[in-house]
Amino acid sequence: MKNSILSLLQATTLDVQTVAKGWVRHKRSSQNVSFVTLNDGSTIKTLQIVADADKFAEELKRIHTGACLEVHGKLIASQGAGQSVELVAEKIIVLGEANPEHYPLQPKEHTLEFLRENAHLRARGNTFSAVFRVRHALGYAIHKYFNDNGFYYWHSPIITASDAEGAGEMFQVTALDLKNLPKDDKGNIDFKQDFFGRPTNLTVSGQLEGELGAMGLGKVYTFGPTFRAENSNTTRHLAEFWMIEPEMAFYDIHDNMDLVEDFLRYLIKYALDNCADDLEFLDQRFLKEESKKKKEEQAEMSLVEKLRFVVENQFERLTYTEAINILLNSNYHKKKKFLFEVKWGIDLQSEHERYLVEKHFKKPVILTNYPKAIKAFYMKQNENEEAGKETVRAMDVLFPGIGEIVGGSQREEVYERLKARTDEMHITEELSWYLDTRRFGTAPHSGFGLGFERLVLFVTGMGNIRDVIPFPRTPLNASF
RNA sequence: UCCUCCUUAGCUCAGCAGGUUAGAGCAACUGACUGUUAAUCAGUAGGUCCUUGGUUCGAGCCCAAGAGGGGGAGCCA
Repeated sequence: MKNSILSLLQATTLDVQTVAKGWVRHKRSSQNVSFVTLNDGSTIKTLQIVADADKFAEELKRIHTGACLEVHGKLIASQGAGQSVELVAEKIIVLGEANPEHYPLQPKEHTLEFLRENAHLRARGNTFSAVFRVRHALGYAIHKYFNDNGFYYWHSPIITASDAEGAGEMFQVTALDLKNLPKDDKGNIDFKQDFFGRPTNLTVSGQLEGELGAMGLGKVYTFGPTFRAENSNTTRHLAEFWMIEPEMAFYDIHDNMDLVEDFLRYLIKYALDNCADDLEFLDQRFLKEESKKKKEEQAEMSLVEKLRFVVENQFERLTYTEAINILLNSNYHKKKKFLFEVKWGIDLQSEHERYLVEKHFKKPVILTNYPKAIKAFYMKQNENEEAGKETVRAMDVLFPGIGEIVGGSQREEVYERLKARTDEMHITEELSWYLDTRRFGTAPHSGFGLGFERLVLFVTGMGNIRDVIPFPRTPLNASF
């Protein structure tokens, strides 16, 4: 009774009674017999049900794409081409009809935009079920990798009173009655009367709390939802996304790079080894999408080829300064094809990153040692540098087609130096608990943040981040 | 938030220079067909042409504002 369609399709003993349950993908009828393909999410493949037209006349009238069936019958070697086994129905129970007058999905290709507007039903299609199976596999592989490598799963808070990290606009969390806000003597909102007695927000990063974990447990990682209230409308931003943030005591920036590279290659290999059917399907979809593009914009490799390439080749590692020099010496720069000026000190624009990754190196790139001025306060400062050219041990991993997939750094562990930065930003008091890690038993340490959906985007070859999370949250969109 | 493109049947799209009954494929429905593979064939039904206002004798088409969506940019993961 617990047969999945995956297990039925792999069955070695045939001509036995069995039961299959699933949703109808398609029905084809001829005079004497109807064929119904059934899918239950256990695989991208479908099981063909063979139903006698007279015997199941009533049931067949109620069976349309999207209906849910329980079919009892005999599993036999298929008489037709296209599948190895099929189920000859002896009893069909229609568990749920899907009235075709109202059910939006049809046995045809829909646009991703249409499916996005029907996100409550899109797990029932090939593309999205494949994407979500791969998403699951990657999520599992993340836990497996860290567990196998001595990391502890560390839960940083979702609700936080800290807004010091500066990672982006925050969603406020309050239990106050917004129609009747309490005010203090000065007429400001009196947060002392709020649930936590102070203003609170949804987390934009678990990093600072992750560091606290690393300073006792050694190696930890967080993997949880993260929230940014930015008005971002792009194919690679979400207001609610999942982030993986490992934090390791005694790791310097080079250990950090070794880890992130090994980690990413492991995850991609895991997907190749465990999601072959889904990736093959997604690859066909990917190639179809690519063929619509102009010749010069088409990808040079198929999806699976691209994934294998990343697994088999080392990432390119270089410093920010080296990257700037490559950009300055490029034909793109000489022909003035860059919209934004290239010079030491700028924050690299998308076009610059894309040039480095997609045109120059044609592989993933790890950039390090960014100018201090454009990076976060907690990053470790390099020693003995020319004034005005100070750099920090930051590390960004850039992927083709995705851009920044990982941002990380070695952390500043010297109390005086870190405090100098928090003083500049007037956050020393607020972050006293964070600074305490440097006051008591400080240690060199490093970490990074991986955007989970960006990884899923890369592995599945999808083009829009809204299509790799079941229920995307973006500006003006919180349906379902 | 900025730039740009788009919105016509349940879905994907066409619609000639603004001209009278707005089309196709798929889906649905009816029927035909020796087990099909996005089956095939014949027929039927299905539309506030995103909304509002304007120009015009006349608007799916032109103009303006608004709404929704795509792509690019910024912010970043």
